Amino acid sequence: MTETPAKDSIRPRRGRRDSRPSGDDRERAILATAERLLGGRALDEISIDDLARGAGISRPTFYFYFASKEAVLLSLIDRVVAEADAGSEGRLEELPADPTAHWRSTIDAFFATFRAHRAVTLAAARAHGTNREVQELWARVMENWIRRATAAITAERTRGAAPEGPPARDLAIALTSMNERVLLATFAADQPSLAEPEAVNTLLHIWLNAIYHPPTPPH
Amino acid sequence: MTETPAKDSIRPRRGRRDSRPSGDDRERAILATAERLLGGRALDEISIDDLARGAGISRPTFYFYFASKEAVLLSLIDRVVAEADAGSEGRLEELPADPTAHWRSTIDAFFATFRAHRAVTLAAARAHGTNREVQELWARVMENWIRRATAAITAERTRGAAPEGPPARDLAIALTSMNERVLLATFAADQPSLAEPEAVNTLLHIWLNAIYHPPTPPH
DNA sequence: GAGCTGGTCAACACAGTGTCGAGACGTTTG
DNA sequence: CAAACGTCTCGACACTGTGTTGACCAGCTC
Repeated sequence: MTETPAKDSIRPRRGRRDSRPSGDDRERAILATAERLLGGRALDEISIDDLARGAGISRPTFYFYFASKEAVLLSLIDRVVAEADAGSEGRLEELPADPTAHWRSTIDAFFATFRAHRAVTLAAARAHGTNREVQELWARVMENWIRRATAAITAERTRGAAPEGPPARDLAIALTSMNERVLLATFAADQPSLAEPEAVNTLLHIWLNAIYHPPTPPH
Repeated sequence: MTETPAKDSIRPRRGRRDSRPSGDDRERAILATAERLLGGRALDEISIDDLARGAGISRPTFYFYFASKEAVLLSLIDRVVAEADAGSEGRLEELPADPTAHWRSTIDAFFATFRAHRAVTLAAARAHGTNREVQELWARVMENWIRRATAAITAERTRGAAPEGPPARDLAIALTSMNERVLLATFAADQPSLAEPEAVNTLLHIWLNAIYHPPTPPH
């Protein structure tokens, strides 16, 4: 086991085993089937046979394209992340003329990114506890948001618009974690959760107060 | 299937099938084994055979005591919740003389509750996505914290110490969600996470500012 | 037309779950 | 005290899902 082909392994592609040509359709069919089925049930309630049949192939053939169900989910997440990154290219980012608008658009973007692929997002969240690779990929995505928020907070502080307070990164981590959890609960329509419009407003209130008010205690 | 015995079903005990006497030790042995093993790996990496052997019984005998692995986890969570409720009986709660101290102690209590059974907490979080019963139980626990926070915020507002702003419950949900996510990341030592001392301080800052500052936007 | 490469699948080995039926052991009760 | 009953135990089975092996076909290349 654990053979090391070492040949043609320029890039460790998540999906197909090695070469390039067609049969690509099959791969896409598997991904499409997975995303479709994830709309209805969790990944562990979907068998590899379901995925294979959905793509019109047999179970062993599935393994020609993906090493496991989890690898399929990883591919799906990759695509979402890539789409999101592409979409956020054109973000303003450098316009703190109206800070409130800036932060609102950041939070909106966070929701928009994951709303476009709600099923994949929820599946990723579920797999987060189980699967190390999903964990790492998700961590990279969050790290991205955290870094942007940290930079923005720091910028506001050096500009004099925001007071000093807890380390910018600590603040960014806590606030982004909040966004993540609230978003997940909202998408899953969990018991104690906020519907989307209120969610964004409430989160925005918390972000603004956390960033723009000094840590002065109440009377 | 789904027979309804209706006899002796006064209380739907989570654990043993029906009667009362000893053999209790076995049940406790299973629970102890489960908590021990959860310290090292996730629930789906633990087989029923592991649980049974750990408790010194055979696999079929396990089913005499619990309907599934998940039922064991549920029992474990029940115990943590019961302990936590018992422990929070003596909480001050009615002393807003020093609001900062009040909120700090609330956040500390949140961490302390789950730190005592870190492994069970993490297992519960992992199972949250998969298992409906865990979901409901966890929701009840969170609802509890949310209700207390909502009441406290409302009290501070009517007392005039806190300004109006987003609905108290919305605020409580978002802030409690933040605590939950940050706590889980901290316990799991996830990638972007806060170590405990900073975590509590940062969370406290966010709570205080969210509650005691009006939603006035920055300049 | 021999040989390579991409693609396919029947059949197998295996791990884990849940159930059934046969008991052992202790306690009422006739 | 023996028969009947409830608790408790487990060997053996059926089933579901995963991952692998080995044979095979089609097309392309020299």
